Amino acid sequence: MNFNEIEKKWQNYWDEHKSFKAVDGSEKKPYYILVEFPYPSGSGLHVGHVRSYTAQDALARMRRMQGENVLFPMGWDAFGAPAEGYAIKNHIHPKEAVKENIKTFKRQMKTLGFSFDWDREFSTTDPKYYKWTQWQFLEFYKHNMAYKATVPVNWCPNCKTVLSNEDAAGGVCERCGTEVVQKNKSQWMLRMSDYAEDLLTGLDDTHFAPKVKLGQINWIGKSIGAEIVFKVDGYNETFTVFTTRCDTLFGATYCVLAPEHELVDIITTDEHKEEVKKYKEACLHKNEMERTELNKEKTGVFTGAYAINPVNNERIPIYISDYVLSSYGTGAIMAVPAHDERDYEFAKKFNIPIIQVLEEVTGTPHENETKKNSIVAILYDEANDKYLTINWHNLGGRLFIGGTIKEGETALECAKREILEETGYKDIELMHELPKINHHYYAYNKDKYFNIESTGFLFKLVSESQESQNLDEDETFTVEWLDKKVIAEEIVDGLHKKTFEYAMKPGAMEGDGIHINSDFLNGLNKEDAINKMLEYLEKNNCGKKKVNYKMRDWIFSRQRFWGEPIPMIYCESCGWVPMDEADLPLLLPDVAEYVPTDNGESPLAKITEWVNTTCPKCGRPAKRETDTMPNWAGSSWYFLRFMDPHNDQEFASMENMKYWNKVNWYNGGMEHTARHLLYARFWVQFLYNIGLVPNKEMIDTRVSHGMVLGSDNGKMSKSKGNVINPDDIVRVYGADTLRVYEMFMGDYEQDSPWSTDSLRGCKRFIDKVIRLKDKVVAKDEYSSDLEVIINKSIKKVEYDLSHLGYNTAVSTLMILANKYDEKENITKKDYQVLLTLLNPIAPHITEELNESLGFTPICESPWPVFDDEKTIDNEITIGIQVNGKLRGEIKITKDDSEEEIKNKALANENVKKHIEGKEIVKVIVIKGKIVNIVLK
RNA sequence: GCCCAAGUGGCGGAAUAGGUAGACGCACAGGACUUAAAAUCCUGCGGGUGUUAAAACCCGUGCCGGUUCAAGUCCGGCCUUGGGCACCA
Repeated sequence: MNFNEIEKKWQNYWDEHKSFKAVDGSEKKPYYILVEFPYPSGSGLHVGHVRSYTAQDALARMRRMQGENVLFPMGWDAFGAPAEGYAIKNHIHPKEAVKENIKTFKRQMKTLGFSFDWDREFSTTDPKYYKWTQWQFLEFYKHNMAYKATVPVNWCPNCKTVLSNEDAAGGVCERCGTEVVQKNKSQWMLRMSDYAEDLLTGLDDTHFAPKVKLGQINWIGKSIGAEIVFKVDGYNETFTVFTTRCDTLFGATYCVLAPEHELVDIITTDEHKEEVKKYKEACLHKNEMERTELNKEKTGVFTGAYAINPVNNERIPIYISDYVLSSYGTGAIMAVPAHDERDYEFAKKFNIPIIQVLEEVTGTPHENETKKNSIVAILYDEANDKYLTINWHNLGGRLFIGGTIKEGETALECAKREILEETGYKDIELMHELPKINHHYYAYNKDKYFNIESTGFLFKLVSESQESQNLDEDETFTVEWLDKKVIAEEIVDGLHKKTFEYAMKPGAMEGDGIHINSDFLNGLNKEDAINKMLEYLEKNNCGKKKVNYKMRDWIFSRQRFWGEPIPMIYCESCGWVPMDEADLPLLLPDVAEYVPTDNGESPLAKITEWVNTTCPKCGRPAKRETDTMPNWAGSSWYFLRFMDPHNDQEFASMENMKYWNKVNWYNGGMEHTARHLLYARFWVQFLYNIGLVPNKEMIDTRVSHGMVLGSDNGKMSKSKGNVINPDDIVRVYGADTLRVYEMFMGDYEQDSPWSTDSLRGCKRFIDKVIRLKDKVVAKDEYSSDLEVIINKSIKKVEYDLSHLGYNTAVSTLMILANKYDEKENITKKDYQVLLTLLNPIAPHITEELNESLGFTPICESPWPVFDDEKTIDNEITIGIQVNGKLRGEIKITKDDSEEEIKNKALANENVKKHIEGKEIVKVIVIKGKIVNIVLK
């Protein structure tokens, strides 16, 4: 019999015996393993699917054998753009294409022997399923969680269609290459931002991998700050800004409103009206991509209006700029160029004053310090890429030029003077004035403690023309030009080091320090200053503490045909009215044309007999919503449906959901760990809050897999010609070989390239397991000399299969098989345990071999139990180190005492050689691991 | 730019709590069996010094430093690659 026949035989057996049926309410311990259901694309199952399905399948099979009631379901996430695109092109109904694709996927999955409970299969496109997606939307609506809002969408003026962000990547339409514009459309929204905090704290109730949790946290993007109210000078208007740095309010030298801000048209003065109008129009033509484009130079215009800084009554100009987003915070900011990189860039461009209100502190403070102002000047020679340093040798090490500001002198004048005096260079040009630094130090020559405020300068050497130095007697130093790397190593003084850091990266100072130029905040650090400022703002009624989240409400409308129709009706007199629940599902009609309409509406809008209906409230003629739901909708709750897939009374019964409790183990791609997982958690939390699911978090553990890459280490794609079709592999090598290989190919969480050579190696392994049958002798016990390795292997495989260690599970079994192979004979029981351990990964051939020995099918047998006592070898070899270097090996038994091990180690010939004539400080014996002899 | 992950032989990768680095597999080389091929089996396989052969020794987990009896593993600083977010105030 060949492997294809064997595989078919066992696949039929499992089907007929419903071997993998999950039983609702069973006495056995429930365990729910979920793998993301696929989008059934036209290209069939990818070898990447095979990898993650095999992994979860192996876990499911093992846990069933361990006596658990495993729910391991499969279904189809079949709404969405690719099927619709295919339908448009080929003029067939997407549901036909989907039906075909599902058939292919299912056939392929069956040939791979995955132990899904096929009785629970469904597709998100089944009316019986999407009825409940629609029903749940109505629940969102009834609880005021769904609303209509006008939001900008990506619009291709050529295709006359709305594009998803993915289809509009790079600011051009993916299909025709036309520039995408922003167009406002009324869309259904879900109030997901209301759940931001719950979605954050809910993570504590899950066991997601840390990187998954982090993805969720970053996406939610919580930031704690303050809202501050600014009056507009000369108008009876105010606007509110959001800031995380209210402590820098004294450094606010201008404000910026988003171009869309409602106040813009009101406060713009006549002479700026034209410019503002032009700028706003230009912004409309940019989509989000362009507006947020990398390294884009700041743009903006002045409105002519001024705001009043509430803390010092300063008049500061109000600009508009697209670097302020209308969709985050309040759509308005106070700008503090000294301490915010973006504001700094903008202020430089528009020549707006920069006021430093926070300075970093270097050195150690001391009592009775003398205060003074000074400078640090760095001179840069561009031609040689070197910086001027002063080497004081043992008097003070290496520094830049420094000096104290004299009375009546500005810092800049002082810097120039010092350069001239100390080095003679006169032809220099200022590149940057750097942030001030607060420095504490002790001067040995004066025996005094100083606290200085130092201003840093970066100059460029224009020409080498030099006057003679003008030095004091005690100034005995040498002037040296050095490159950046040496300076980083040799300049150790805190102040000069910091100044050099600033010089290397001139711009805003965003770190912590002490406040200056800030009235009642002076001397405070960032944290204290924030608290004091909040106090002030609240007392004076011009601001308060505020938390903001990056996460926005969920835009829930798609102007597409192939999605769940949104069950809402618009009535001229009643407004938006939800459909009667009894009328669900609202079916997608059968039409011939799937192309969106010219005004960007869903193709559904063209089907007048479908659109026209009556208002459920007043009975007058009304129209249906023609937008459909996003692809994310159906996948936000499918795992609940698997718990009760045939229920036609509710989306899933509380009884079943309580029984299965949670998805214990959820595997999916890293690309879905942010959005899909967040949407699903939001959906569940909402259902929980209205009492429809038993837990606030219905997914306990989330793990993710790496991709299977082409053998060229690139993503598999038709154009590269590196695609491997699982069907071909199954035909030539068999499903078991493919499964073993995909488990063995590498770290499950890491991407791994395809290698047909390695696949052949796995085939050899399976052949070896088959050959081992010839060594089997009738005996119902383990061979005594194999007992330890068998017990070890059971333990290891069991651990690995439940900890994503699939590759090492396979290698453990290879080692075991190699061990068997060394022997003349093995017992039936030896062989059976190997087959059982391998069965989760290679289920067909192991069942077949197992049957040939006359055993009951593995899928109906228990998982072997290991004896921890018997996982320890009687005798092992350990290494002996002398001063941490390996110098020999000794054999020890498990009964050896520490003293005996020590003596054996010291008796080793080579070790003796190394310790000869030296004093032994101590001997470290780590039982079962190593001995280290430390010498003096 | 920010955040995250990774960097180990010719290759995929292993080392579960700091304890003999390179398990297991691939590729390669040599040999056995065979008329031959396939399959299978045996041997070798990080670099170097050394030796008839051994033994033994030195170097070695991206780079530089540190902690430790002991570092692929921990700490600090860099470099490179991959991924996510991206003007979020």
